[in-house]
Amino acid sequence: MEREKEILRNHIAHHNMKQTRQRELILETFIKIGGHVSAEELYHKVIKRDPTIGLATVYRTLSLLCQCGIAQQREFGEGRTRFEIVHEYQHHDHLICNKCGKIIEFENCNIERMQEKVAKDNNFTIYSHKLEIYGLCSGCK
Amino acid sequence: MEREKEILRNHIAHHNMKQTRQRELILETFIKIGGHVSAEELYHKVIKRDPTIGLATVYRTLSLLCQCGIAQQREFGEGRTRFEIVHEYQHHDHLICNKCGKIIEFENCNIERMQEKVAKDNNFTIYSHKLEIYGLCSGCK
DNA sequence: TGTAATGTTGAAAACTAATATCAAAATGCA
DNA sequence: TGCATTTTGATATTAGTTTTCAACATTACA
Repeated sequence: MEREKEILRNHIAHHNMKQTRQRELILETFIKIGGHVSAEELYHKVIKRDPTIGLATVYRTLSLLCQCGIAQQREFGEGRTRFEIVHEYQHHDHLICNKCGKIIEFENCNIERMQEKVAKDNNFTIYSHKLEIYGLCSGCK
Repeated sequence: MEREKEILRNHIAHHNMKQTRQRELILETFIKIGGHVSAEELYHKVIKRDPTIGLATVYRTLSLLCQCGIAQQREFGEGRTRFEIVHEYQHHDHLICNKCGKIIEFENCNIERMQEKVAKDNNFTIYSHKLEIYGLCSGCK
């Protein structure tokens, strides 16, 4: 949490923006919730702590968090955007159940290594990636 | 193209649907264009050949093509859905340039094999997957 | 510490992609 | 051909997201 607050403070200082109560609260709440959260969901958690905060500010702050690399957008084909924390060292991907919608996270360095090879072959520099595997989870077979 | 027409005809026959001029034209145009097309883009190509066709029908037909496995939805974070042809044997993934938006397709069986291992470890059955690598292409470095 | 300049906010309006509605038209079976 | 049923195009509607704008908060500086 402290790392993310630091990143945000830094980003704000270097882009003549202003530190606000709202931004801090939204960041805190976003990190506390964890997982894959939509703007609407985050908004509902946020207004429990401060009912005066508007939905637009949640959208704006999420966009800001993406800009400074704290959060990342994801779309799982539901017609709405979800956001999740970007962790410093580890990267994870997703198994998504088509039946119950469950999302299982996994890590696999071999896949990452293979991606780097593909990128090199194409003279491409990787910033980030998203891998989603769709199918049936153990409970839904 | 013939393979896809056959699949569609088959699907229609088995779901007491009706073969129509519009569906045939939209499928033809979709395949001719190739690549990653949005409903709006496809619509504009389609009305060049038949100006009476409505946007809603394009949406409906794309949805139908996804149902019978001819097309697949993809979201590249632009806030709109894109559609692409599903090829019979090969599967490809994407390198997406953050700067110029260029999309490079690639295939890599090793990554696919690695995914199968992950799925097995999680007792998960794969139906499909999407891998997108974001960064800078050779021309934008 | 007060003040001015500038950035940020909340509420509401606007926008956009996608879906639903519905009467008219097309399809295909008998 | 006649008829039940599906499909269509135009339009309205929905839902997520972004924009607008006046009021407000923050920061730098005197």
